[in-house]
Amino acid sequence: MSLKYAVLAALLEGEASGYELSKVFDVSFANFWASTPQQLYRELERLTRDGLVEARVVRQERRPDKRMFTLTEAGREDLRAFAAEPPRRPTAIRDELLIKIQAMDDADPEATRALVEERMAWARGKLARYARVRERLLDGRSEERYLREADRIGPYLTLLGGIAFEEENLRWCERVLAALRQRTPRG
Amino acid sequence: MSLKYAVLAALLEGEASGYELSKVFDVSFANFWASTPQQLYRELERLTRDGLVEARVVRQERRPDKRMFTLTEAGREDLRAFAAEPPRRPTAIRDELLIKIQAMDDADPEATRALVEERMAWARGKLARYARVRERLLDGRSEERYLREADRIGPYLTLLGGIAFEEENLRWCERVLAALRQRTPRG
DNA sequence: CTCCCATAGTCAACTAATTGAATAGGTGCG
DNA sequence: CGCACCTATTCAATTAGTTGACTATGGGAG
Repeated sequence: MSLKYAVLAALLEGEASGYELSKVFDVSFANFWASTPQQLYRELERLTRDGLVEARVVRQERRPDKRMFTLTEAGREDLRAFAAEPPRRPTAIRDELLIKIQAMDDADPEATRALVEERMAWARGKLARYARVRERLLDGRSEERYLREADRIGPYLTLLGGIAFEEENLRWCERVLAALRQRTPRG
Repeated sequence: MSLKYAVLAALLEGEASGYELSKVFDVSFANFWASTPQQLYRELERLTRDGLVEARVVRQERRPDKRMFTLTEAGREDLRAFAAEPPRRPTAIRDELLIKIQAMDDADPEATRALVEERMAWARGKLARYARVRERLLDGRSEERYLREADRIGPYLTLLGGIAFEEENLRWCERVLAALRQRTPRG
């Protein structure tokens, strides 16, 4: 699967530990490739075995040891080849809330409303985190300047995708709430 | 997993064969729960065994026999309970193109451009199919009237979500193309 | 007349993902 | 002082998902 390439792409930003990668996959990468720490550690194992990344153990004073991973030239090459060919599989989404919305009836509109509100809170939290990541990337520069001058614009573009996605999500939630209100004007 | 509930939700629309379900999961459901025909057939097997759906064999003249599946009362009840509780797992997205964008460098902007164009064509195709599904659902009524009067509005709301998602996708692609153009003005 | 596509599935082998717990020191809060 | 949370992983068991081929029949294109 392409978790492999997602990990390699994350390591383009520089050396990282499994733990750090799991943070990245929880924030910016979450938006296009979901995965758990366990998956990452397994994948890193495999990538090391295949010579696409290199690990070095860093001994720490007040914390557990960690392994820091770096891309090898072979890993960089493999990723480059991947990035140039068309996707093999179409975008897959798994969103439980949408199943619930699909299945809802007029029996319990309050429950549905609560679920949608929860999603909105979650989306707002994500947008706040994305905003921080964006500030860090831009580092004072304007977007226009960044896109012209930055070394690599990929991370910024995927971040914009994440932001747009969550904003759209929020707008959709508003519409759902409006539709629910129309049905049960006195809830 | 909730493929189970996705299938039950699909059967709320009425009796269907595995084959028909696989069509539904290729168009409207694709937008929030991806799955292949093989998965569906296995899931239907399981649901039948657990008494949540019922199957009847329909013999056909000029086609292979098929099994038509219906929700049982137990299945309906199970789905109802599912629809009222909060999602267990966060939304998961798997989008290879975004990995490629994340990883892209300035070495081959033409390749990236081609991938984005491909995605746009795909999104436009999806929007066209969604528009047809929408027409069929509305069946001449205005959206407002539909949302007030229709028996179940869930399928319409998830469809709106799919449409909004693809439109946003298209806008994002435009932005990516613009950024690429800025970097290589004479491509 | 042949080949491909649509219908309507099934089977087997494999790979990937999820769940839940375990390890182990440090830090912060009341 | 105890509990929860952060760092930083690892393990085992189970479940889910993917890939590719196989069975059948009919219809339409060339």
